[in-house]
Amino acid sequence: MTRIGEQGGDAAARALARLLRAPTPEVARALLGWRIVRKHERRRGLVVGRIVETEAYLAVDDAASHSAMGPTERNRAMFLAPGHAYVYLVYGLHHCLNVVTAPEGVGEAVLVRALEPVAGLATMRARRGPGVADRDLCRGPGRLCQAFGLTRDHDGLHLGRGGLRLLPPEPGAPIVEAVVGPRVGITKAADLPLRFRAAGSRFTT
DNA sequence: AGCAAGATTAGC
DNA sequence: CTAATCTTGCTA
Repeated sequence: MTRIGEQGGDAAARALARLLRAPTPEVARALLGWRIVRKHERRRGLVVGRIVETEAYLAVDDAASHSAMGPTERNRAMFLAPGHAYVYLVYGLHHCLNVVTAPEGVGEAVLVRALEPVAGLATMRARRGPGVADRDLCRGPGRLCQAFGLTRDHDGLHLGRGGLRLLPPEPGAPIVEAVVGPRVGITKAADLPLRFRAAGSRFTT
C-alpha cells in the first residue's frame, strides 16, 4: 500500500518546488487539478479534494493583497518561503487557506477557493453539518477549511511535509482548462484577472 | 483606547 | 439582502 509520506512524498515535494518557481498568477492557474490532502492522527482516513478554483494575491500593485502593507502579525506566514500555508480568519468566522508562492520576504500567495471532494466525504459531512449537499462541502474558501478542519493552527505549516499536503494531479489525469476572471469578495484592485476556475467543474463558486 | 473593515456564509 | 462574529491594524 502506498503511504503519503514515504515514496510518493519526494516526487510530490519536488513537483511542488518546481511549480512554485513560476510567477504567482501562473501558479494559481497550474494549481487547478492538484490535490489537498489531510492525513488525520487516529487513522480516521484521509480527507482529499481536487483544487478547482484559486485566486492569486501579489506583492506589487495589488491593494487587495494582505501583504500590501508589509508584514504584520496576521500575514507573517505570507512572507515565508514558497510552499508554506497561510491560514487566516475572515469576518471573525471563517478560515481561508493560501499557498505561499513567492520567495521568502516577498509576500505573494494563492487562495484556494474551492475543491472537488475526492475522499473522506463522511468526515467532511460530519464537520460541515447535516443537510449539506456534497457539491457544497468544499465550495468556497471558508467551507473547504471547515470541511478539512483547518484553523490558524495550520498557519505557517509547509505543504510539502506533514499532515497537510499539496500533491500533483494523479498521473494520467485530464488537463484542466482554466477560466480566468476577476477576483471576488474584494473592493480594491477588483478588476485584475487573477481568479482561475476549472472549466466545466460544478464544484466552483 | 476606540473603531471600522474585512480574500464569507447561511438564512430569510 | 442582511446578520453573525471577532481580530487586525489604523487613527486619535
